[in-house]
Amino acid sequence: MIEPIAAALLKPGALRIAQSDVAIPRLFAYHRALAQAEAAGKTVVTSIGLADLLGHTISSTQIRKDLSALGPLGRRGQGYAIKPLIDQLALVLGLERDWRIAIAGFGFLGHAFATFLAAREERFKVAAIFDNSPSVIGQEWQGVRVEDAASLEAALARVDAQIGVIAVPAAAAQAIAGRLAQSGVRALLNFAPVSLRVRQPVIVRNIDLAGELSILTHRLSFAQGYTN
Amino acid sequence: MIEPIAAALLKPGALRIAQSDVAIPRLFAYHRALAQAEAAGKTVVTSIGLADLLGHTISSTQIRKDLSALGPLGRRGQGYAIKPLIDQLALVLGLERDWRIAIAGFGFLGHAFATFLAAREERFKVAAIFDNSPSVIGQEWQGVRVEDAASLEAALARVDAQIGVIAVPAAAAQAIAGRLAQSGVRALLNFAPVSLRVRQPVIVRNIDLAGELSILTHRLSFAQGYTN
DNA sequence: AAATGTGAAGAGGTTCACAGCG
DNA sequence: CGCTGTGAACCTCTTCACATTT
Repeated sequence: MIEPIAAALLKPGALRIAQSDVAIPRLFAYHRALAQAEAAGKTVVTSIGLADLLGHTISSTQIRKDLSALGPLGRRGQGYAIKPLIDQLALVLGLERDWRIAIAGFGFLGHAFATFLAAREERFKVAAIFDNSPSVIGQEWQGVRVEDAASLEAALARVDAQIGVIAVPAAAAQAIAGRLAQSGVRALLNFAPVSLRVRQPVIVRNIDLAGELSILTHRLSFAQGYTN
Repeated sequence: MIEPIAAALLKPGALRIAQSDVAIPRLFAYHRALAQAEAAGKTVVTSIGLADLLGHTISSTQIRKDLSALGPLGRRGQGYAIKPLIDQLALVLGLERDWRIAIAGFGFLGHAFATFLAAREERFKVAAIFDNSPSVIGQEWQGVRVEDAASLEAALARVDAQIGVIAVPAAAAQAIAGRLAQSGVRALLNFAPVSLRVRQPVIVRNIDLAGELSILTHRLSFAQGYTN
């Protein structure tokens, strides 16, 4: 089950937790870059140094604003100690616990997502995989059996996943989303190009691959500047 | 090669072309919804009706603002004629021409992307596929042969792709990006969690799957509201 | 001297409220 | 009267500039 507001776990001063959806991926990028820096033996970093590590995609000012919102982590004139910074970021990002993920749709996209999770993010466990194609049901993927989507409710009653990934065709997305939500899943990552309507209080995040492509084709057609 | 500014192709009045990166995916969603509505036999739609079709993810005011920037497409008191609206959206989105896409990395993610393109977006042609694994090189995917990444330059000289998709491991992403850009690719969709540095004027768009997931875990941990 | 932390200014995008037209 | 089109208000996020601390 989901933990309650974890404010009690936060370090003193880190009360301004609610970060906006734009800020969170930045914090995640800091976490990733700092973990690498730490693995390389570094123990301290400045906001400018971190901007360097990030390829100057984010300004040092922005980094300081983001980090100062997490609590008193820096030392003026010195920079930030990496270790406590990583810990605090992990806490705010919700990475200090494991998450169980249910993947609905085990075509190439579902498969890609599962593989990606297994390879890179060890706090995310693929707890259940569903598909409705007889040729896929029964397959094993890293010890997880692909189950018939028809028995989704029964399977989720066993494994209790918090996050669902919707990698089914658009026409099937809404129905699956509703059933996942009904079965206790509290957050959905949706790859289908439809806006999901869910009755339960569920966090939905859409990834629209075609939409991303359209940004490129638009800018290529009316090429005004080249950045990212 | 890339077309020059296509302003001459635009209907009279549609001079305010440069849409922001937030607006373009909205326009794309309109295009998708309108195409469905047209297929269902509708010929006219109001901003409120379109908002309905989109599941109220976007307000009718926002829709009117977006559409009015494309030119004089609406009729007060009546709504918008669907056909010209679709045409104009396609034009602004760069969807009136075909695009050739090179996919670098044909693991599950590259495979998923290719399949997704083939299934849903017929204006996007998979023109080349590269990988460096001997077990993948030489495979055929819908008539496209997976080529050795080592011969990327030679292959791209033949097919002239405008868009590159980077679906290789993070460690290999930068090098591949540079070679794609050097070979004439003008836009990159990057799935690797690194910020690409490219010398040529290239449009880069990053999709950070882990970052998206982190939004969910953050909000689940400090569950403040459930929207979207 | 060096780097953080932050109020204030700025930029960008969305919503409001209503004028304008068919 | 209905629905578009749009200036103004509003809100959110980013950048600037500098006071503050080690």
